[in-house]
Amino acid sequence: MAMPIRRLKRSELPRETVALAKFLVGCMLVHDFGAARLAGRIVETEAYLVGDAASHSYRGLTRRNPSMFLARGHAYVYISYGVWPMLNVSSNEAGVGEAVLIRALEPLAGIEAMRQAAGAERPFDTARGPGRLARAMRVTLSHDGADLCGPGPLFLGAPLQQAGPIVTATRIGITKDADRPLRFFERGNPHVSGPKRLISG
DNA sequence: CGGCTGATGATCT
DNA sequence: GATCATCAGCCGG
Repeated sequence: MAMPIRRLKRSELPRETVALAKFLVGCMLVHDFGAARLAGRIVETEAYLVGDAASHSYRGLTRRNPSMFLARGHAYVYISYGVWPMLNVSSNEAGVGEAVLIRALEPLAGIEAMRQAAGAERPFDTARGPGRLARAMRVTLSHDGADLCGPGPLFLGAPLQQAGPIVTATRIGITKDADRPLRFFERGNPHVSGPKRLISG
């Protein structure tokens, strides 16, 4: 029953940020949390780049963002609106402040535990949007800087099922550089976040 | 269903 | 003091 999930090696991750953001759609995010395994298939990501006014790294290194400058495959976790943890995967080379925000998952293991942790009533809402996703996966600020390609409990896994067509769209919830096509999601997947008019494509 | 609003507190200027 | 990479709840059609 417990489906084996192979850990992704750093060498398997594309070096370029947009390529990584697309690559991660279809990959697994896994958190072995106590006796339980929480896992889901990544269905939506966003890229945050150098020279991108919407990125936390736009003004360089600050107290909260050093994890954005780690080599690709590390967690950058910060608190949004004082409440919600946001999980990103650092990208590019060490010293370059770029990252991929994980915005939505299709839960595949520990589904009910994830739904309860997220406080979601409807199953499709469990990991729909980055705030609920982090709650569902029990990701907290303590994971900031963790190596998602290492031996730890929180890691990236190889796809179990190949991703369908990837739609490119604009990012959600930002005002600066809002028109750049840096959001990626699996077409038609009901776990993708955002208003319906933004998920057809 | 879509659109709007208030809560919320860490971070940055 | 301003700014949020959000969300739940409420309202109208």
